[in-house]
Amino acid sequence: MRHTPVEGSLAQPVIRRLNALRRLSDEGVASLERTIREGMQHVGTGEDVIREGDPVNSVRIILSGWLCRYKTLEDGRRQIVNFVLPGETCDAYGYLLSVMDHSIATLTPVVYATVKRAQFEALIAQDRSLAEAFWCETLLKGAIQREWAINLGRRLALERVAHLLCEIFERLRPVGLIDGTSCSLPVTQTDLADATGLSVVHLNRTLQELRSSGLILLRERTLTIIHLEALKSAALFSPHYLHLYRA
Amino acid sequence: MRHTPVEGSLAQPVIRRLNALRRLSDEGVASLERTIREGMQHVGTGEDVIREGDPVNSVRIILSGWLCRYKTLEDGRRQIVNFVLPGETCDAYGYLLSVMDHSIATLTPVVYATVKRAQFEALIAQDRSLAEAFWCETLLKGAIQREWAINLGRRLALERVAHLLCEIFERLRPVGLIDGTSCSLPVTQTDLADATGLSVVHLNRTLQELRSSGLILLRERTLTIIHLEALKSAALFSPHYLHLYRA
DNA sequence: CGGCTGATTGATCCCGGTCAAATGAGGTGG
DNA sequence: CCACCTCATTTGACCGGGATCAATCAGCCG
Repeated sequence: MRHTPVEGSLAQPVIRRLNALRRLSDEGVASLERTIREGMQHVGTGEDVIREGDPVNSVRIILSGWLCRYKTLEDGRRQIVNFVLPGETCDAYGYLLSVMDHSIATLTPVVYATVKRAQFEALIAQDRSLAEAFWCETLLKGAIQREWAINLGRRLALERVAHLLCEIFERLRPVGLIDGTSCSLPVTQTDLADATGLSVVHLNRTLQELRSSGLILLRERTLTIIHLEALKSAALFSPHYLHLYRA
Repeated sequence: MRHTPVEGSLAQPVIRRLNALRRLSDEGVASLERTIREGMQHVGTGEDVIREGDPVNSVRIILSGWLCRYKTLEDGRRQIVNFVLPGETCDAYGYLLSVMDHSIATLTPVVYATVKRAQFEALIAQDRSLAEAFWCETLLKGAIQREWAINLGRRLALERVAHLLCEIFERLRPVGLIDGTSCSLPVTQTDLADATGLSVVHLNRTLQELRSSGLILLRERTLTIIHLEALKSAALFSPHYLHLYRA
């Protein structure tokens, strides 16, 4: 018995995600689980967990629930620059830059572990596989961010939305959060619009187009991808940037 | 006498940029200069220095010249996802992800230093300030990438172009590459269009608008910002994301 | 001088934005 | 159980920012 089942299952997404990037040592996994168990927190929907300009003194490891990173312009225009999914971190190593340059808000109730900077540094100092896995996760975020640039800059509305759905699906896969051809998509259409740089109205029409062409189902916050290959092809999606296959 | 003047001046942008992120130790600076001196390379304009899918086995440190990171869609649409300016690296630590998820091309003749992975790891193992400075540089790139997302997703053409110009100006400042109110802008309008997600035609008209409203001059690859504050305000530019001031 | 690349202009079109209103789906309190 | 409120989704009508297509112009080089 390493720990109680409940806590073990909560740490699973993190371990699976990091393991997909770097093979973790058993000791690394154990101390990670221990650290997570000590810093568990809950937040409700629609809360900022951290805001642009805030100092960064800790790392958050998301155990369940969705968040988004966003920036707003003075006049209220908002862009979601990325989602934060279960098993991902809010800025491992982010303290190196001292200050947040964007905000992070919950889109659902969220369970996460807070790890103070000193604690985190001790954790990674003691296990190289953990340190590298967290770095890989940080680099992966950068790769995803670049893909978002081409999504926002060069894809048409239908391609954009399709691409976002493909990406989410493939990001949820390694953490075991897809169920056959379905996954949870616990966000409003306003959120999807802000993530794709579209207006809500047009996003809604685009979703309807995807539905009526038989590519997806989307009801009650559940996304079903009826024909994944067709959706990927409509999105001009190619998964290499997700670096899913460990070298 | 630490080294010859010529080589010393070439390494200056790198040292200035890293120093702006983390105070470098004297030994760190010395070994960085030594490493750079050993790996100098030259490339002409319009060459890919590395392509999507290529394995990553080394780090490139740009000493002079401009490059761009870009991705293309199957049908030829291209998005420049970022520029690489003098003093920046092509993916310090990039080898952790093994494979490039985008391509990097020169926009001008470029002088850079190649540092093999083992060499780079030795360099940072031996000096913590260097290791952290390179990590900060990597995180900073992520911050810039996020700002590009809001630029592409939520700003109008005029704001977008103005914002890009502000950003370039402020990124060149800490490496000493601005001269009063001017800096070099050695790229074609096609490049600027691909960076802002606009068509060349519309980019051209947008530049004319910026010129005719007296905000900028742009002739012979030299950008002069006539009224920086007005340009920033037209761009809704706020510089925090560049993390210019060391904590 | 011809050929090439990049900048500029003009005319037209359409993708996606904006505005406004209707519909639906919880949630709450009387 | 229903009236009411709020928030999300959907629909319709119209508009406009920026794309597209097609020339023309300006340097530059061999």
